[in-house]
Amino acid sequence: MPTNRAQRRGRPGHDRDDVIRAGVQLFNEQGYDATSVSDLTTRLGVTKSALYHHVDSKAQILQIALDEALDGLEEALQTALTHPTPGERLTAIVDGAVRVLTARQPQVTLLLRLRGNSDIEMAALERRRRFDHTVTDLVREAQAEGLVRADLDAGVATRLIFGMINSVVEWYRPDGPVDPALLGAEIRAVALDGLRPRP
Amino acid sequence: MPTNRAQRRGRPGHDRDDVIRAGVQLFNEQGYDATSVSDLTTRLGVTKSALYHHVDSKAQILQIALDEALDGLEEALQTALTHPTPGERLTAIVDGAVRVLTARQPQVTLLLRLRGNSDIEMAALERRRRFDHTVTDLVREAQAEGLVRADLDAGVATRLIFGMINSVVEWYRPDGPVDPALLGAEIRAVALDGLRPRP
DNA sequence: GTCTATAAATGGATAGAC
DNA sequence: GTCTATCCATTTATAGAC
Repeated sequence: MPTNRAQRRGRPGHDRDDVIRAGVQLFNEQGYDATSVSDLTTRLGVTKSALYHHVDSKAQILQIALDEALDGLEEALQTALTHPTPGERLTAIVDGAVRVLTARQPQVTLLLRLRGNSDIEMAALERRRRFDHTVTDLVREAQAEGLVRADLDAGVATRLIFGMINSVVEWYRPDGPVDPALLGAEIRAVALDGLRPRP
Repeated sequence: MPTNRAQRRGRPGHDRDDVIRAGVQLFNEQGYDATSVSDLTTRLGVTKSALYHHVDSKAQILQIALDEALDGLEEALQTALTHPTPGERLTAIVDGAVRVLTARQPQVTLLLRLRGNSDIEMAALERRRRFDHTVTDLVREAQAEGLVRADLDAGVATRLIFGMINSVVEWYRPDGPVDPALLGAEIRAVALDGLRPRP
């Protein structure tokens, strides 16, 4: 098959996935707005015309990446919701979010940095708000069961725990020393029991 | 005195502080790179020439704001270091960081979103790295005393707790319902003891 | 799948008058 | 302190050839 990746080497011969991947990586290094199409063509070693043969626009690259991030998070949330008890649902969404965030780190990073500067960004932020809202419901439910401190506002508690979770995109590297599965367990432990050793 | 703010009303009559304040606010709404000088002049209701009478460049506005953020954080760190015990030093820097972050929210927000796209950004990131490094030392010290779980890498623990703290800039509003002093205590409690109710 | 060439708009910044 | 007018580099994107 000539579609084989190894056989394509010699002169570029990029496909759409190459462009998306390189674009997302560059957006994360420099920021979406600070990255020009020229920056991207330079990194890929092609001209603008070649790039526009694969994608419709710079914004489309962002759109595709954001969809991958949101699809992953929403899927993790749906799975978490199938668990029978509030405690299981809460731990499932914490684990699930960390898993998606490490598995699709570049795409989720873009999502978390959005400012709503275009229709695409605003639509993605709206999907994210719905996700956050449902997670807040899970936290509130866990509070009612006495699994989470009830003296904290559910919204604040959710923001704090997801602040911790989401910050992982800023330093986690797939090829680094931190095991993503272990990290999920550690975050769950710190979120529920804190940094202080249990007596 | 004609320098009085109320008496300046009528036609714009801005000063440098007005420009900085509006610039930082706009940078936070849209992102630094996505904000054009024209966006800023539109918000202020003046022309570009008027704006450039007050500041040398768009980058200078960023520079001034970043210095305010970093000065505040470094000051809080120095104060924390004067405390006699590791436990006090750790709680002091957590409280201090939350205090600076709520008091200078716009400036710190800019700092936390930097990508290192210019010399100014890289210099600020270097100062921030030094801050993070010293805080990690405080966490390591607290681990040695048994005040913080020793099974966690000090760097990971620091990143998780500051992930929680720093995420506050994304939703805290000075005129909102959350009291900044209370928030500091709550974050300290959640960071040390977790979300689960203590037995 | 990639190229050269170019369009059309917007970017940051300045000159010089009032 | 603000204006009009302008410079020039860079931006996203396209036309049409190979």
